[in-house]
Amino acid sequence: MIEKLLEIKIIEAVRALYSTEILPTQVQLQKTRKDFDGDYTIVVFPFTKSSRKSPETTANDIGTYLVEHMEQVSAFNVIKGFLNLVISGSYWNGFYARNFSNNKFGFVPQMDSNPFVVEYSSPNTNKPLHLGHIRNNLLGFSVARILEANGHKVIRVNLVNDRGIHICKSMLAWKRWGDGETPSSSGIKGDHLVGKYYVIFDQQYKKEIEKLISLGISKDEAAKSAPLILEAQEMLRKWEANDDEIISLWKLMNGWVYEGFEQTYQTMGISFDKTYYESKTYLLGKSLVDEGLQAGALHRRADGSVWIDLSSDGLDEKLLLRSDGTSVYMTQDLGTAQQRYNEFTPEKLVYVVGNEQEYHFQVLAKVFKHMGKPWYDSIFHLSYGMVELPEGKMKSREGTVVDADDLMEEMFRTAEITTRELGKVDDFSSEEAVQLFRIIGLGALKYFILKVDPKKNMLFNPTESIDFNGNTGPFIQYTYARIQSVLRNAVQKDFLPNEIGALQIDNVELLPQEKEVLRILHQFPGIVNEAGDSLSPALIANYIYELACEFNRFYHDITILKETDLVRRNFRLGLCTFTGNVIKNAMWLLGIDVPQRM
RNA sequence: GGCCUCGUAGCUCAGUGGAUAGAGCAGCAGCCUUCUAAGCUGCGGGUCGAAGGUUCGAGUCCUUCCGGGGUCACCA
Repeated sequence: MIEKLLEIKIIEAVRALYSTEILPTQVQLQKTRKDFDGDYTIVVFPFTKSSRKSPETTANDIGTYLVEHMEQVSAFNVIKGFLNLVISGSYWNGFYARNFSNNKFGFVPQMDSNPFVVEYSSPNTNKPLHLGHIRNNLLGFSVARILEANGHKVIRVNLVNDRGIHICKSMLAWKRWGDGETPSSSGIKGDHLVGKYYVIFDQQYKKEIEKLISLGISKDEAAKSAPLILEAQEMLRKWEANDDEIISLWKLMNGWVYEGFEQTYQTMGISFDKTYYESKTYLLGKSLVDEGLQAGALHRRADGSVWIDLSSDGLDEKLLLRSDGTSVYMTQDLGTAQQRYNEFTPEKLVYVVGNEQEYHFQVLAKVFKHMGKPWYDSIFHLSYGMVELPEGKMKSREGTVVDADDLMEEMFRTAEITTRELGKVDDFSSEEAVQLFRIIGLGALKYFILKVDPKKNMLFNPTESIDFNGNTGPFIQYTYARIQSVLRNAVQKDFLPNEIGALQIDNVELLPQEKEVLRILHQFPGIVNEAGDSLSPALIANYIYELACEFNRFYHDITILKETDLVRRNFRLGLCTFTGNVIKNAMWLLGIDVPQRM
């Protein structure tokens, strides 16, 4: 890595010139901005204390030293306190020759270490997936790939919330008003069908509440005493008591939902290595609670409920077991975390969960800390922002939820219309065309969501959010397709790939457009690394956009196939291969496919 | 109310304490006889929410204030 080498040499220069030791963190190395000459820029202000000279003189001293002591640095210039270094042509040539055809460029081989367990999706089985889940799924899946590209082993896990009062609500409504309706009898996708009855429950429940209020009962009281909610609670008790009839209804309806989910995941192009079900894990936390009680980390109140006092960590007291002995959400998560730890001894337990649960995960880690589990700090909450609609937060009861299946279908339709309008698929078979619409539609959606910093809330306007021009997935896919087209034409003209591979670019002065593309390609490994450290697909997305922009400029300004100088022509073809590889791999990190033609 | 978080162009978003704050969309004006025009080039558009402070240097760090969001359940 040239950056690392520069850092070492700069420290060495300061030592030699001013007899001062500086730390690597004091070396501020950055890419030279476009409007100046050079490849890397060093900010010399921090060194002026050592040199006791003006920034300009200091920069000149160090620049001279580097040119003399590093073959890779061929020249420098100084503007104000900035030392711009020019990296030699032979370095760039070498970099190009070594990597242009390496289709693993930027990816670290898998290391032999403990895995990262990444949990994402975590749906409830009472309603279909929506826009919020889409962000969650895309983030989790992409982060998993980014970690793998950094050499980590990754286990992708899903934790399905398949039990609880909300599930019983759907079951009850179906039992009462469903008239035996099934996915096959109605043609409704299983998760949507169950979701339909969840909504029906809510409507009927509201009616009952209103009726009770009109009889003079208070709102709170009405909500608690409506017959439907009482019946749902009774159903939950029966479920916990393993009542045959309830269990088989539960199995039937959940089965429909899983089929529906599977279809959605498949369309979205995401998958898991392992799926956990809360119905199987919800009791796991209880033995941990016993353990904690015995160790004195937890305490039991007079009513039988169990609590942990986290005031020493600046948090509150937190309930871990209800007075009736049943477990709460936190208890379950304690259990599943311990289970995963036992199963995988992970390097990190990553939870892709919305930022509304930040407090929950702080507590989760602290509880383990208090219970003397040294691995508590391997719990990492990848907290992402909410997806908001123009009218505000999505509310399922108000019908403002953007459904995942609907949205993807809409994307495919839009992709088809746009693509047909542009006449892009006139010579495609209908299968090829459908395939392309899906690639483009999903590419647009995924890129739109992943390019935003995960931490931040984002706004999604269904009618105008997704464009196919500018900083979008299709723009990048288009750039890739153009590259493939050039390469196909090259083969057709007998500009053979092995000929491309054999030639290098020694003694050829690069054009600015060529150099700029090469420079951006050079950054890719560093970007992958940074994205891995910060678990941020957005860094990858922004990088690809920059690369695609620069390549399009090159493509527009400079001829490739008509270049008569063989060395130049082959170098440009190699640059196409190189850029194509990086775009494809970077898009793969986002879980986005690229088409050969579009 | 306590704690957390966000506030950058009309809109959506970038911007490891460094140079003149950038993209896309929207608007306007150009570029297809040429490797795919889902592209390229140019123009206009900013009190980086406000005020202080730290620093050679602040959109970025600290304090206060204003505004939005989240959270503080024997819900998940």
